[in-house]
Amino acid sequence: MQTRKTFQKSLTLDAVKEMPCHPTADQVYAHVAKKYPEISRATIYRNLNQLSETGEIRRFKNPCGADHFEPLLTPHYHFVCTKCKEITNVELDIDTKLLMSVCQQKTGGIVTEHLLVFEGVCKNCIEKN
Amino acid sequence: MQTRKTFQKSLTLDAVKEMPCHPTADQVYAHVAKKYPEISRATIYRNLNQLSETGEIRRFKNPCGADHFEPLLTPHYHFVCTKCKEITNVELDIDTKLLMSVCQQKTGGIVTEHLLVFEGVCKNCIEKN
DNA sequence: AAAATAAATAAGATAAATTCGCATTATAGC
DNA sequence: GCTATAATGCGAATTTATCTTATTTATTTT
Repeated sequence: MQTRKTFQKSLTLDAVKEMPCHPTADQVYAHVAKKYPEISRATIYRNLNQLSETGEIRRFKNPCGADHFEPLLTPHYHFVCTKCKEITNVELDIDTKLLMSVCQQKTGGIVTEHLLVFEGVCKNCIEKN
Repeated sequence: MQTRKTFQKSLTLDAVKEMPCHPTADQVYAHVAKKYPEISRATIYRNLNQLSETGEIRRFKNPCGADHFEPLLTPHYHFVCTKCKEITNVELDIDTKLLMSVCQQKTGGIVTEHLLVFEGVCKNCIEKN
């Protein structure tokens, strides 16, 4: 199946690039709908799915809520605050390729992705108490 | 809030221990409901939440679908097949305490949990093609 | 052991996040 | 420009999980 360039898809991609921090699909929708209220939520979802499949954006599968999306950045991991749900990027120097290949050997499968997420309470939320 | 021992809670805990592989809340419900059809889905969900909070069972936040539950085993990680959704345990020797403390230093927060999941195609699904 | 208390339950409503079905529209190749 | 089919819009449907409320039950107090 070939993909086509559409106005709505560009709006979706631009929104992810413009938006400061890890928007959810619904936040992307709200952002785009401000200027183009006639856009459909399903279109945003479909485009976010497609764009992350083609590698134009990155999907963060959030264990603490809805999935988030981000533009392509240098490789990093995420820290999710369980209080305020804020997501922070964390750069870590880990040989995940090695881990993936160990997992592959042990299971006999093909490992294509991995997800490493940290959870806890963020600086802001600690200071509030 | 103190927790109380109830018949339904025991059924929930026993189900997780009996069931072979990483049941979801709904699968636990179905399992228990076979013998006790009058049990409520909400009760199963509540008990699974409580039991994993008190540490009697472990919750696996599945990035590829509903959360799964498992009895307490030796520490391990998970490999999820994106085709058949099957979950395989993988034992890996990683110093995650170190990673968590690095994350803590970089973010200034308190890291209490971490999640490491591998995704791909399992042995069975490869052989089917 | 009976009464007081607070946790837990059943049942269904509700919520959040996302996808589906389908008629219609728009894009890209010829 | 015509044609095939990808993409859209809209609302319904799904999935996963929690909330509400009256009622029941387990523990604590007397």
